[in-house]
Amino acid sequence: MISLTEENYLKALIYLSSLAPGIEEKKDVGTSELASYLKLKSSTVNEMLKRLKEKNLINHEKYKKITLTHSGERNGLKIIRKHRLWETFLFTKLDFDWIEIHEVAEQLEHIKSEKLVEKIDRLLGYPNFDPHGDPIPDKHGKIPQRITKSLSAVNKGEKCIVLAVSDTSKDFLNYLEDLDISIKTEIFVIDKIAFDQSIKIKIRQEQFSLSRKVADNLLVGDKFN
Amino acid sequence: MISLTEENYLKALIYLSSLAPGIEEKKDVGTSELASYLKLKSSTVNEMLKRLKEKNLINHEKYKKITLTHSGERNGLKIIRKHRLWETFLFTKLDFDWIEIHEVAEQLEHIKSEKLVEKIDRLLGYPNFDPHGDPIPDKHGKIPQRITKSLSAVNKGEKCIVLAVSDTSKDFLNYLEDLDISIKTEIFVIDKIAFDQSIKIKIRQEQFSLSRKVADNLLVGDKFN
DNA sequence: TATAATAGTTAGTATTGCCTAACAAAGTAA
DNA sequence: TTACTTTGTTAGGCAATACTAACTATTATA
Repeated sequence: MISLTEENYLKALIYLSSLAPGIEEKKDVGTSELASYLKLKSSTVNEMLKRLKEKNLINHEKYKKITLTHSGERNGLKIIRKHRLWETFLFTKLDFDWIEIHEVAEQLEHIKSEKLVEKIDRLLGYPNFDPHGDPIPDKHGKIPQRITKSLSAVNKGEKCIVLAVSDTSKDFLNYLEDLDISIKTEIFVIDKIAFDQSIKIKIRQEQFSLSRKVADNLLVGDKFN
Repeated sequence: MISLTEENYLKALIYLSSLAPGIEEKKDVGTSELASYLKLKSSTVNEMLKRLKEKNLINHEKYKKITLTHSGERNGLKIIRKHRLWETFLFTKLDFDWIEIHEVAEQLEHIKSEKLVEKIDRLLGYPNFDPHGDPIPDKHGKIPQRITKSLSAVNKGEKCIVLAVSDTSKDFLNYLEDLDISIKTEIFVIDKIAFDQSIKIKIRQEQFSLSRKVADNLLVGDKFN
């Protein structure tokens, strides 16, 4: 059994080694780095590292860097999955604010029940991204690719489907609602105006134009999932 | 701050002093009784009692019985409220089985977020009873009276409102759904048939009859809270 | 390369929450 | 009322998780 505290260490290790902003490929993590991220003393972390190694969740040799074992990675991703699913639940089902969801999800992520996670996942319609746009690992630990193609990058005469937004502000989301644009909406690009980089589109037989800023913040793909 | 363990002690004290089956009025609780209920040793409980007294959650004099202070009672009821709301959520929103809900709610009840509790309460439509029929304390700690009057007890020519059911089987609930009877449904009793003790009723201008068994399991009142 | 700065480790301490063993108080029954 | 039983308390330990202080290894820099 992995304790709540241990779970947080694993989560932190995954974050620092591969999820933190600006990380391209996996990097090894040191004791102090982990300690400062968790706001703990190195000595405390050091002791925990022994326990995690004991449990086969990490690889660690004296004075060397820390890496996760396969089991450690799998278990850490489970917590991240739960965290992001709960955030999505709080945001979409309970109308929590964007800012409040993290703290509560931080608690909910430790609830132990496979069934609960799957039920929540289903209730939410198996989302690929949480309200922050972070990818939600599936039950096998597979992480969906972050969507990077924005509507601005779609060529004239092509169609695409809205997959996510990069701006999650209420203002933007409300504006999209007014336009009746949401996840899965199909957009056809009629024209791209060079002058102000605005874009002329067709949605469900209706035509209108979007500013460059709006187009930038709409993340799209060829098909849904 | 009350720890998870302390919360469980408070919950146990409320249970043993007033909620356990067969308790008419509040009764004081002893160390061993509490220990055996929590499956702990008396010495362990004894130590915890000191901490709870320190925190002003219980009254306890050496070798005497334990009683909850106002604060202890309020805090304990909060946990019970959360537990029962989560059970209701799991059962009605996530389709968990009657048997599975307790264990998961046992974990969820310790999540600290006033807002979360209120949101869940609202999502559920402010229920008065959980799927087991146990009353859910409101946010001020007020416990709804268990409803004891069944439709069978309503006189000919009187009307009443459905407040709860005493049978929570899928079969029964599905049957009620077919009849379009649910919480808050107004029922007018047209006639009571002595022969088979069935009952003739009117709901929203429609007339039909219910068997004695069904009427027994419909708990009613004059008005909805 | 010598030394200073940074990173990592060890030892000793505290708190929470649990245990066993030994003992003291209260309740019960001969 | 004495003796037995049940109940409650104290003392001493242990594991998990955190701390400070002191020490050692590694890395970076003058």
